[in-house]
Amino acid sequence: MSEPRWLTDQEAQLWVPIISMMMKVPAVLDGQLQRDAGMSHFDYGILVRLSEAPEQRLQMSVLASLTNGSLSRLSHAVRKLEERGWVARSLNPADRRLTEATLTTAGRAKLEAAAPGHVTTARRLIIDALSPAQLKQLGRLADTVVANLDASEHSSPY
Amino acid sequence: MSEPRWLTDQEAQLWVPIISMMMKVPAVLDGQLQRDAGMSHFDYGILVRLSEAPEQRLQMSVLASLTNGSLSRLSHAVRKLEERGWVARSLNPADRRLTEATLTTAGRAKLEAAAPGHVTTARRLIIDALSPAQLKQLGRLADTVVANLDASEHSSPY
DNA sequence: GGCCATGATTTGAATGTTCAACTTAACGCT
DNA sequence: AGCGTTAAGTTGAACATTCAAATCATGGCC
Repeated sequence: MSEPRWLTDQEAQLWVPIISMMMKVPAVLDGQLQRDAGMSHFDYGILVRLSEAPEQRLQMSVLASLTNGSLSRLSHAVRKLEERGWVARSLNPADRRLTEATLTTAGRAKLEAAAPGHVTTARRLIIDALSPAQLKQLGRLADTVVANLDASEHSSPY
Repeated sequence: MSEPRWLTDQEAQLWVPIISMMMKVPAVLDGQLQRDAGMSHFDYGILVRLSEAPEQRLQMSVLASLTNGSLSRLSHAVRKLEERGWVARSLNPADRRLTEATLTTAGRAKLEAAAPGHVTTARRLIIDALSPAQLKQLGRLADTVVANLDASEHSSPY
């Protein structure tokens, strides 16, 4: 890699808070859930996605992409959640390569217990920290960034 | 915690990409640096901050807050960087409780070698993925979020 | 000056994450 | 049917991160 297009002063000044936000917000969300519910933000995301799925059941690789994690990370995390009785795993009988995770009754109860604290933190950090218009802006910008990221992962211009 | 103010549908729909962005972007930056330079994004941040400091030297706790990490995390990371010869640590003679980290010549060289790939990735993920106006918007929103976060950490409304 | 509280940093153990290797199952080809 | 290929998921080992406890220096107070 030879000389890239370096950041302008202005770009560099914008970059710093953007990265700070991306490092700090997840850290705070993690801390709150860890303290108050004994689970990570990633674990919480797993439970949420399962709770929203038809029959509270999702295939591991689908769940991995919904939670923005690697399959390996998910597999380890789900094993722990299973040990705690919040999730169960079973093989799909039609194609026994596929593993499906389901939310147990205890898992749903745990999620419902953890949700209020998480929502409160989400409001405090972001949602209520911005005006409705700003929140919409941030959401749209995030959409753009995520879409571009997914696109550029596989068809990168190099 | 009783019933909080739940997210509206619209808020929930905005929340998802916001969190996805915050989980994915650092993961990609980490991956690129790990592959191409054998260091984490956090390590890279340490080297950058040191390189910008007067005399390339910063006190550990100052460096910790500049890099958005805990002192413990920083201490472990700097030990590894020191083992690799990119950073050196010394006690401040005036107050020997304070440790100062400096960038070595080898560390500066390593940073200069890693920078082009990182900048290219930063452009691809965010900076060139948005229009200049959008980038400015995102930077300002991030500023607001980070400022609010710092403020609400210590004087939370509960 | 000795003592105690405080602050900065480090350390070690427990826990979480990544990476590459392994297992298992289905599919297509002959 | 047998074989090789591909895909899904798991596993173990290496590495990173967190958390609480330990270390060590300073400053204030008697």
